[in-house]
Amino acid sequence: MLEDIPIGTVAKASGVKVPTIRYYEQIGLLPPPPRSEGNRRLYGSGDLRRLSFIRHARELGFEIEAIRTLLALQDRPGQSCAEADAIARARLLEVENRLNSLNALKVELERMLAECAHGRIADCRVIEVLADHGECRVHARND
Amino acid sequence: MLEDIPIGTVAKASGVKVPTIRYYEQIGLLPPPPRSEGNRRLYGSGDLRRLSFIRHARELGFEIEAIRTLLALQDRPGQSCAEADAIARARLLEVENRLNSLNALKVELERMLAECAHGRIADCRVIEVLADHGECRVHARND
DNA sequence: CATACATCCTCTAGTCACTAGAGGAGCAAG
DNA sequence: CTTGCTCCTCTAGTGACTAGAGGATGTATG
Repeated sequence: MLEDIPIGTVAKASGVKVPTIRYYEQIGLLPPPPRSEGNRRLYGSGDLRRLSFIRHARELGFEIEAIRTLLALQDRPGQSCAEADAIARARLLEVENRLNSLNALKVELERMLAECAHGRIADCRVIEVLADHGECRVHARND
Repeated sequence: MLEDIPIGTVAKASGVKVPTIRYYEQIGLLPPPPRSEGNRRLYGSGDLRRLSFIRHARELGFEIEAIRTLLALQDRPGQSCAEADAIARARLLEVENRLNSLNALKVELERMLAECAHGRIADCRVIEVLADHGECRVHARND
């Protein structure tokens, strides 16, 4: 169990930038860590995992508030089953919606690339594919 | 060929909100349209196409600057498609990464729900599912 | 031990891509 | 002709950072 990791190291290891870590502390997403004699933040491996999780969740498009509820699942292990169930169920719905959207987007991008294989713009239907697409299945709102 | 479409209609048809259309004009993503006697913006079907394109591109995760280059490529036809292709290819990679992570999260949430259904307080591994994923540093920064 | 230099601290302000609201003008229907 | 909708411009606010100023601390080398 690593302890007393300075903010720069934890930033490099987690992929979250130093000012962003301080920002997360400010908005209460990351608990304020203990400080050294000289007032520097000292993190542990738990913080590192939490930060990695936050980064992935952000990259997946979850808003901070959604991440907060996800972390609440982890932070309050003794909470009632019903409560955890409700949170997990809501997040699962969101995850499934995003999966649907992303799958549609993937198909779209693959089609774009397939039709754009090394031609001139005149032969490239990238723009048409995206513009002409009046009633697409990508309309799934995801927020 | 529809012409003289008011902003609200074009907003509904393209799926881009009215203030966002004005914002796109302000940042030069959409050319300023002609105005009516009473100073209202009058759009044509070309603008509608352009707006639909922008919306789809935004949904695909393209940043405004990437969309600007895509539109610039379209406005100067006969040039190489390589730049647009590269942008689309990068987005496809990102979408595939997100799909993998989201699937992992979905499996974990489903596992928790299944345990809850059996009256057990699930020990939450949500963080581990997304945190212990250290070898994906590849897509940490790609803009 | 001194000094250079990286890393850290707090604080304020800026960025991106919108979004909301104030305050007012235009237009179509009853 | 008035009600009510859409539109106009403008300013300010939002979320989630990101950059920079100005200063303290920690560490590696002469």
